[in-house]
Amino acid sequence: MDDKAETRDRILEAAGRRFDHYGYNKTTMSEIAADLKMSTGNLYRFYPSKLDIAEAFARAHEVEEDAIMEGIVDSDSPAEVRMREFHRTVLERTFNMIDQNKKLFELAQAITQERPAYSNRRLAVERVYLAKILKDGIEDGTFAPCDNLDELAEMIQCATMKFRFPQLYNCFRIDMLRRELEGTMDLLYRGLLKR
Amino acid sequence: MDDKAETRDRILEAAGRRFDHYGYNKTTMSEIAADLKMSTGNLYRFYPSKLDIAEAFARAHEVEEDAIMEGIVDSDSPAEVRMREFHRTVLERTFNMIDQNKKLFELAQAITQERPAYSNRRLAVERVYLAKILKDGIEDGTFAPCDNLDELAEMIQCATMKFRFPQLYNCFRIDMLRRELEGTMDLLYRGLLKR
DNA sequence: AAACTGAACATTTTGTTGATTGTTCATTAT
DNA sequence: ATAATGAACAATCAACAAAATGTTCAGTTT
Repeated sequence: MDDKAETRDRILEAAGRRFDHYGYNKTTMSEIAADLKMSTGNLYRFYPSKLDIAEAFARAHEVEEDAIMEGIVDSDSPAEVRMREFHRTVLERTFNMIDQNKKLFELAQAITQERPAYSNRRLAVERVYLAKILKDGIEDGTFAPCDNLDELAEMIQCATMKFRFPQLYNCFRIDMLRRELEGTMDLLYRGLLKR
Repeated sequence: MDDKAETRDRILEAAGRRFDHYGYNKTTMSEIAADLKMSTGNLYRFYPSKLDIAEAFARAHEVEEDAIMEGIVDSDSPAEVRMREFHRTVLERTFNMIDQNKKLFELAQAITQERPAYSNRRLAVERVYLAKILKDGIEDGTFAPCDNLDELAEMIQCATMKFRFPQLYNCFRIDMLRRELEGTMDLLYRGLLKR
């Protein structure tokens, strides 16, 4: 049983190296198998499909991402600052990830295309972090009270969607995106209505 | 001279019919020419390229769209209501346009891909309408004062981007989008900070 | 001279074929 | 019995040829 888990890890490592260097599509099951000196067929005893290896690979990266997000959420800055920092970090990380390593973008696209449930779950996780910051801010009187934290977090996600997948909009200039994010956050904080 | 303008219109009509029925890519210059009983070469005396015909076609539709937007902006509802109505209308129109006539989506994509400046100009026009509503709302005391109307309009556009091109996000359920738009507008109005 | 044509050209798209790839499973090794 | 193999199968991809398309222009018509 523990042996199995170890082999799964080794497969993930080998596949990950290939995904990084050559991209998802250009990586073949037989190459992964060859790297591990095993047969293609044997891979399927550990993962039901190539896409599942990709998903497991993404999941392994999640741990790191979650740690970063958790670091921001649990830091001792005021909620107002943490909320901004959260969105800044998401923007910078996704932008850089895609900009400097087009190979990983390919993998991300394959997963979102073929496994939409996965992306939705990821967004749901983010919402938990957002809700945590919101809760803190409401308790210390920074944010206005609210009877449905999760819905509020959802709407914040809607309003910042542009900064989560900027490349979808032919938006490739990080400096413009930074300015727009700051402005959008200002607006979200302040609100349109007169006080 | 007036003759020329008339021929340009006839070309637009013929091309438009084909774009509607068969889509941009499946429409050929020789078909448009044949419909008008003229040669392919002659088309180029009136439009420099096929893409320019598509752009002119889109521009013809703009008139109708502008009229609708202007109708909302100039209506006598309170600014608060007009702002919401504006975004609702944009969402419903783009969603339906794409949903019921996939052919026009193809055309829209070709234009945004090959003529990014065109889309930016279109967004700029929308911003003018948004700024108008904002100005009214600020003057009558509904919206908070603001020293840069255009920038504020730009940020509102950022925050509502998701509802302008929902299909980019694998978002095909209009009922969910409606709910999210209402929630996002609520958030934009109210703001996060405690009053 | 101005309006128009349609053949010519370069570029894209389409169709087709053979090779490659993901996946399965009967068989072998341990 | 369990673990692993690699040949076999169907689906996908890649590469090339053929066809179609956008665009131009020398030449014709008006």
